[in-house]
Amino acid sequence: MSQRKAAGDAGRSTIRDVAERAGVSVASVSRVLSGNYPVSEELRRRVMKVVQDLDYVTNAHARSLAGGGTPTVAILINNITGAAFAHVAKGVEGAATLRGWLSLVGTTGDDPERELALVNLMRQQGVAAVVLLGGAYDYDEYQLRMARFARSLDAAGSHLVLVGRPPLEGDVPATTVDYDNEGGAYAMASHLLSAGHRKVLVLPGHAELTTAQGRLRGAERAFEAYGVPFGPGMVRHGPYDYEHGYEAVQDSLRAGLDFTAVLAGTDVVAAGAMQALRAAGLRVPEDVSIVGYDDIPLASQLTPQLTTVHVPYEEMGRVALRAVADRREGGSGRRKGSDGDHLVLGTHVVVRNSVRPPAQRT
Amino acid sequence: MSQRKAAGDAGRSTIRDVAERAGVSVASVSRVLSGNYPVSEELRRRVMKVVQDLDYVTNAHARSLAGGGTPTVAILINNITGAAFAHVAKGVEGAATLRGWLSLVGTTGDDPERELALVNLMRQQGVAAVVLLGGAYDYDEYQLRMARFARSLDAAGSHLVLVGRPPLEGDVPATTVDYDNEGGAYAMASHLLSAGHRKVLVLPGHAELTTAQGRLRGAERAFEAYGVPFGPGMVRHGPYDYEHGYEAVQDSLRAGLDFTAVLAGTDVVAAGAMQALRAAGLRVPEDVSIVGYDDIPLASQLTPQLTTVHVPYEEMGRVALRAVADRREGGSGRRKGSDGDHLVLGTHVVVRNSVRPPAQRT
DNA sequence: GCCGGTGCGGAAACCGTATCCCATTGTTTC
DNA sequence: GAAACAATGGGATACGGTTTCCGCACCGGC
Repeated sequence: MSQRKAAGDAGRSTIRDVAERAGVSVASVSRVLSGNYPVSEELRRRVMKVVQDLDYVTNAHARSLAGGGTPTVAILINNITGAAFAHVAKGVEGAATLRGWLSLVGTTGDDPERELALVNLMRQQGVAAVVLLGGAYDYDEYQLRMARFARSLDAAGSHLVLVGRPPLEGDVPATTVDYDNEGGAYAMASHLLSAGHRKVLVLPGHAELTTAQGRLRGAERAFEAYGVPFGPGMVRHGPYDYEHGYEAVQDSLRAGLDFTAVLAGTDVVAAGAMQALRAAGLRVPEDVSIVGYDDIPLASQLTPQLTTVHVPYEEMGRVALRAVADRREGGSGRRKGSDGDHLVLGTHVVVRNSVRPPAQRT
Repeated sequence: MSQRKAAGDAGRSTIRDVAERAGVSVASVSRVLSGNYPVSEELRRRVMKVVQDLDYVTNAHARSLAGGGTPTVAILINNITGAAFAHVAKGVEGAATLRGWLSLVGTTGDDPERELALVNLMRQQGVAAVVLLGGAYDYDEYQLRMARFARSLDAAGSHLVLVGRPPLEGDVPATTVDYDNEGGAYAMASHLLSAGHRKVLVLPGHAELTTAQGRLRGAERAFEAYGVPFGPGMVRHGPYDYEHGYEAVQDSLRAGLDFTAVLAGTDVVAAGAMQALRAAGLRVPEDVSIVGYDDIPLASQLTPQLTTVHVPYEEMGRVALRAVADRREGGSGRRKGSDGDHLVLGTHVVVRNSVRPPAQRT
């Protein structure tokens, strides 16, 4: 009734099968494969031969149970089809692969419930780090929620990394990789102002989204610096999508709002805005200038090519992974708190063809 | 010298810790958590209390070693930033999540070496299936390579799924989810022809890419059906990117090629072509019509909005996962070969604003 | 009051690998 | 030629769960 391993069994072969067939011990096979122990040439050949014959690969679960195993990073993303997120993911994935790490991707669809479920799932998987991507909603509950995640992961020997979000308050075990969001918006708005624009329609994004808040703040500061007040109704909030850009401009035109430029919260919103202007018979940039934010490939594929703010998304991904890897190498040194756990990358304006000085009005 | 589990240990807590603290046996805790065995209310409360206190989660590695564990699908993709691929990935991921499955993402960067490494890595992880995304290069070696992957995965209890590629020849244990690539190209080309275009610049993609081959074949069939021959030099091969579209059109114009429409291999190529035409002072669609392929969001964000072929990428992803899940449920029934393992989804032309009848020439 | 049945908790045997420790063999040295 | 030593292979154990098999206690029925 010998149950275990009937010949021709469909299941994958184990290290024991290899050992048996090669006439050596299990330990020897393990050593040949991991290569961190001296083995005779003869043994190596014998084992490798069988490994090839059986097309054997080690069981990753067993391996990580036994202590070894390849480190894994989990990337949690709102929507995998967002270009900006995809670039961060690419950065993380690339840097992970370079180190032989594995990367998992999960999408939350903006649902806190799923976010929680995913964080727990990743905790089960014993991932080295969980990378949370994208702007966050600035509700009161948010800080508490993230702090809980951070501590929970930390206790499990993992680590939370926030990318593209403001850092957590207090002494929370998390790393933040951020970009100079407000500074970029300031520069972008200044670019419009210095071109002579005074009446600018601003579409920063959702009012509760931290990203939108920063971009709006940057614009406000620039306007202040130029001594130009925001006209009434010149700011319209809404989601970061094409439709919002389209509708916001369409509505503004219908309402008779007077503006010579559009400061969009993202490139996609800018694309929608551009389309709406065209539909209304206005030319870009001759009649109305438009600028975006993010510098995703779309920006340079539109006609006219979009002047926008470059955000080093892919590099942020790489930096995030490096931070995790360093902390893992460095051991438990310098855990003095959340200082040094906040990295900020620069942004800059990319000038293309979507801005002109405003047309002379009579 | 009691090594194991010094109080306040940083590592994650085990099921044993929970059992000890709740004053019950390890087995009882397991039963409460997996819930597949009757437990008294009292026991459940006691255990759950401790689980919450300790913020305990089961170790996924240990669990899957012991037989349980959540199934995992691996998605292998050339470039995560490609919009089409991202949508397939979204479909797979969504359907996986719906079933409580986990999904891994790996990028190959078009490198066969990395592809092999990743397939093996996934085999180690014991994934339920490996989903390979995107068109394949039609080299001789390719069929052998994939067949080897398929058998290798099959032997390990896993399964290979090819999405957006032609099916493998012979009796190979793999599933293919495909779309009517050639049919879509035929319809698209017919659309141009019926609008009166006779001189069409065709940019199908890389000559060796199966996707490009199918699209070119579809176009050829349509031209034949209309009795229109391809003019000399009207087909230009190249990568599926913006730059290729731009340069192909630029070169063609410089070479004095005469054409009234561009049949681009993808929407991104179409965007590049459009830009090049504009740069040359030509209007779209008044002077030259353009059509794309894929129907990614970009298509409707360009000005004019692009007439293109809709490919149900996200649904393909869902279908791929369902196929894997079904096969897993169904057990080892009906393994009669590779029939029924090839699913083809339909495509259709989406008419927007980038096509007009050709201008009257003198 | 005794017995059989039922319900639930506990001990132990795995799952597949890495590694510690020890045994064996061959080699060098006095 | 014997002893000390280096090199290398093997056996046992641990990793953290799940699950099977048992046994105990409690219940009702006669």
